[in-house]
Amino acid sequence: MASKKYILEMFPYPSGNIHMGHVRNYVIGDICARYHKLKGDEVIHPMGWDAFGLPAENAAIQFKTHPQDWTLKNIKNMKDQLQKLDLDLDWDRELATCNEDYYKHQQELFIDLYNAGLAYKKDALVNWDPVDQTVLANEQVIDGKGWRTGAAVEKKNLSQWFFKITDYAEELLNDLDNLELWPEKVKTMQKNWIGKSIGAEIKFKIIENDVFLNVFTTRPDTIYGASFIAVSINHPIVKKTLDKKKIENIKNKFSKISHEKDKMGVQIPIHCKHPLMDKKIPVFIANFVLDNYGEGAIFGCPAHDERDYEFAKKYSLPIIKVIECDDDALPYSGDGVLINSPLLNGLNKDDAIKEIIKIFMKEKIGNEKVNYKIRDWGVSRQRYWGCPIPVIYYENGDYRVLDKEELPVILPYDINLKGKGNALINNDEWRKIICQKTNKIAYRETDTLDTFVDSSWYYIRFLNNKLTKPFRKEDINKMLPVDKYIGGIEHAILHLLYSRFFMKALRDIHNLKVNEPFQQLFTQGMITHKTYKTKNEWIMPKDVMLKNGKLMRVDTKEIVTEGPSEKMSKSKKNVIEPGEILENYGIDATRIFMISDSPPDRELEWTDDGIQSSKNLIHRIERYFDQEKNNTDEETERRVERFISDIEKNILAFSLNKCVADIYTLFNYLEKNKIFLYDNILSKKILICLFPILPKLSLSINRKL
RNA sequence: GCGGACGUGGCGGAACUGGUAGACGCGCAGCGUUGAGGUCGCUGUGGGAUUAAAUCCUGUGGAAGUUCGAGUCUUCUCGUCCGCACCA
Repeated sequence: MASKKYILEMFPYPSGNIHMGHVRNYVIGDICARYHKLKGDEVIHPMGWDAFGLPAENAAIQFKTHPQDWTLKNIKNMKDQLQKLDLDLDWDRELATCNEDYYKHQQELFIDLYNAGLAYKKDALVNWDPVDQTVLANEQVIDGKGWRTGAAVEKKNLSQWFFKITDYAEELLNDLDNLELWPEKVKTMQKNWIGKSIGAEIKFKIIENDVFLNVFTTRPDTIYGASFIAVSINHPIVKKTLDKKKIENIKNKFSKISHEKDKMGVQIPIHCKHPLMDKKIPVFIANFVLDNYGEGAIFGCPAHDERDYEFAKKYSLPIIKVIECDDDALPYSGDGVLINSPLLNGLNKDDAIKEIIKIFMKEKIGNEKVNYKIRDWGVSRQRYWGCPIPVIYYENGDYRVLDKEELPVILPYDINLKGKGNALINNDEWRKIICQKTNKIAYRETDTLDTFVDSSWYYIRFLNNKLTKPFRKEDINKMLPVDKYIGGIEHAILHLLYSRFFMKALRDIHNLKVNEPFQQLFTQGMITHKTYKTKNEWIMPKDVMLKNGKLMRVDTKEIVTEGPSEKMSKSKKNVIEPGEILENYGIDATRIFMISDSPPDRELEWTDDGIQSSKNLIHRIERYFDQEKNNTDEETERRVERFISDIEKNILAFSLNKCVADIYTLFNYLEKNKIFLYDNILSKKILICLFPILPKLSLSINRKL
């Protein structure tokens, strides 16, 4: 039964050269695609280039070239390299995100999102990468550091464009359950990132000025144990209460804390009224309250929360037990019977939560609330080499999102990249325009879109890369979702979450029938290699030789120590160049080694023995088909039939290492029993099975027979 | 701390719904071909007992359980890797 199969590997960033990770990725996908083509399926197997992004700008400055020239040259080079891998790709679908013919459609999608209320501009405290001189999305900040530069991220208040991914938080979370062919690990990571929690929002009245302070909690049942309120240093109430200098002082104090988890707080001169009791509660600025979660404010219940407990101990605040437990069990955050809580006494935790929310609603002091960790996706980047955002600003500060008829906004080629920051700001020739609608002077938006926007819909553009609009509805409904998407796990949150959001947003805007972009996700493992080091530096494996049982450096004869197998990386120099391997071992051996040894989703250790034995297998198969034909028997037929079904089963299950074992098993049997098939019909069957894995070998033998 | 994955020879890894554990490969050992090496061919290779064969014992991190039967199922426990982490 023929059907459509959309096989996709994550498209590469054109950094200059293909590396072994690409080779593994694309060989896995290629085997899949070739298999389905053999089965008569309508296969889409495209390739393109994730071509915008900062490395091009940095390289342009370093090598005195232009980001576009550098990128296009790299694309050409890498395309040559890819074509040497015998990949069956639909090159007529090729696209590069830096081409006008791609990004102009993206500008249209931006307008769609804007019109649907899913793109908006706001002042926000954003993550600023001081090295790359640009804003980063929350997803791009890892351990407080920029994902590319590793530089400590600063907080900056800037006016920025956002995509309203939070509108889809619930659906993005729920639909994970339907993605049965995604790795559990990736789904869990997305689940955690979305971070849904159910609780209550409570309004605390500030006694001094009759304003209300909103607080989010998952434990409203412990409200009678509240003995302080704590807010983040960036909470609006702080600005209203303290002057700038004092705020700066506190910020400084907080930043000087030695242990990250130590608690520190400063009481401010306001108090809240307890919503259910006649009680004054002090308000603190506390270092452990996050400004980007919930309301940026909490009520502290020291008896039943570890952090609140620690804080209360340090500042001698009352610890009021409201859930029955031993005193030495404090802080106790488990379930139990409510005490010291007039309206809740005797209830357990869950019932108390339900009851107290009812009371809050009745008294109009709070309500049930679902809170998500995920924030809206900040897409503005203060960089030149990206998709221009189709927006103009008037001299009075107003802005207008352009109409589709006014597109494209073309990124200017002439640019001076020498200064710091975004070069577009200084390019008045491009920036300053006369607004077609108002005839007023206007300035173009100089921020460009995050490159993750580019990669959020490229799988859609592949369906028809020549269309004068971004896509055709029928194509999407017919060809999406992608059946098998293969790539590295490093995109578990970023790219894969953004793409899911994009698909859903476009579905709602254009009334599409597709909910998810990628039906099956397969995350391939890294390639590792032993590391080698002389006294002072890492050296490449090819510069190491073994002499008298000792490892030494080929040119200087220095003693070399061998380290454990680690992910191939330029810094540790434990890389193997695909070009050299292809030259020395050939495409067939390279392909088969990529899938030998380890299952494709696990690490693959590169070894010289491994690639050599792959080469030996290729020679062995060639030699086998040189032998003169003799008689076969039924057992041989059975063996070949089993081989066929095993290969099919294992390709479909991505158990490609088992395919290699199947090949060995078959040839072991044939050679051991001296059964030579030559041009027997069974040979054809075997060669067809070998074709997806070893296309070149299979074809060349077939020609000979 | 929370969550996920996993634990099988010297190594990478097989074992479909419980049914001969270790397929297949690497490595290693012996022999042969070649004779500089690599390639190539044959044999052996979980551990232990036995001169050897036959044979026996033991064996999937550990402990207990279900079962005629457990690498596989259940409970507990130990360990490794990964992700998130002051998330109220």
